Amino acid sequence: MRRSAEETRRHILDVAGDLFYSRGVRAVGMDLVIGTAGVANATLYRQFATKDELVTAYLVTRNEDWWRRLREATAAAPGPRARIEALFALTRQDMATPGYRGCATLNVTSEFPDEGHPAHAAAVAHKTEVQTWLSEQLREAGDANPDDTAGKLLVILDGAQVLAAAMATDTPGDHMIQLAEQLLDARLPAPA
Amino acid sequence: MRRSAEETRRHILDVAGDLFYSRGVRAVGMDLVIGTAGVANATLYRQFATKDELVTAYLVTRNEDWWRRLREATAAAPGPRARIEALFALTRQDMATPGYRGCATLNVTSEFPDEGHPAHAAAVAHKTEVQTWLSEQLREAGDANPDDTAGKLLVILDGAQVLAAAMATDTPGDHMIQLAEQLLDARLPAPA
DNA sequence: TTGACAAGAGAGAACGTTCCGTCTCATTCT
DNA sequence: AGAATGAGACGGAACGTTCTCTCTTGTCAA
Repeated sequence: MRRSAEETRRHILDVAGDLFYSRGVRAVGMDLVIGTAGVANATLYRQFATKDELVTAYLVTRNEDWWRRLREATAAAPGPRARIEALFALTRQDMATPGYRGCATLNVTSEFPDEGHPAHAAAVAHKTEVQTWLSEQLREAGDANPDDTAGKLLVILDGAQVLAAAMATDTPGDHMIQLAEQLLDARLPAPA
Repeated sequence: MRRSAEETRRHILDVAGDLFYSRGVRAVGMDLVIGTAGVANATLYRQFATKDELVTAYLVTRNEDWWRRLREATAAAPGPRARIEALFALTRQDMATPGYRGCATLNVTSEFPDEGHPAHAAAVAHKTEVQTWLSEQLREAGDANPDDTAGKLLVILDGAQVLAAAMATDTPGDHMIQLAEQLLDARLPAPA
């Protein structure tokens, strides 16, 4: 079968992403990616010069996908609080999906603690963007201290994800929703 | 220099533990452990038959140490709520330590997602024990639904740890303390 | 007190495997 | 014709692990 270069790249990225996410990046060798993708060795290396590059691309595209999914999930939300709630609902839904292994971004920071690693940098950048997004929504919703609340929401969000992945349960998801709602109630003024 | 077998074992475990924790388990090879410990190859393998065994021993002893530290930190606590607060204070303190890399247990579950792996099992067991401990304290403190509160406290605790490690900040520590206090205030009856 | 002995430590070679990455070459599609 | 692909050999390094061999040390019988 013949694919365009772009299709090939995307296909490899999909396959590699699934493997990296489910088994862990370091546990997956390039040979496995190549074999699973059904692609020639040289084909992969033409698209991604090194494994680090592939890993970074995996995280970046995954985060892009996540933003797209968030945009869709928040499209119908009437206001900032509803958008935040949509984010949590989306995460809650992910956690109930079989094969859930937590936040890919956090897993990468755990596997690549070296701050100089490009994948680590991409992970940190993503988390920062999410926090900024939360803070903006909170400000718009009338929070007097949006940065503080955003940080706390992120603690709740990530804590539930890690726990759900580690314990293979989704009860942390329920706890997450309740904690977030409680925090929003305490911080946000009642809608007019 | 000559050491007893027990001393050697402990020494290897200390060295391996530092390396595993700071760089990640999979990123550290046995040669590095052997070299850093200044020990002969055969000496290590006489104490730990495989790397998996070493990793599992690392996690188990680390968790034992953690319980010991918790016991010390809670020794002077006048009641169950103070004991819980001591746990959070201890974690808060760890997070401010240079070289902090998050919860070793969670890092292991992230690096070894395979549920059959003994280190993974040890990690899950530890998290379960902590949750049970929290639940017991809460029940003693008069919480009407201690399991639920314990689950939420764990979400807060682990979320802050992961975030602090990923972002190399300790502000999640402050958020953690505040969230925990707020939750305890809401759940626990005022002391008589 | 001496001396033999077992246990364990040290040094390091070597094994087979896996890893990442390079390369060649025939084939296939446009 | 030309560019990209599949198949796969290949190299060098790192991996986990086994092995041999020497040397030190503590123990215990003679």
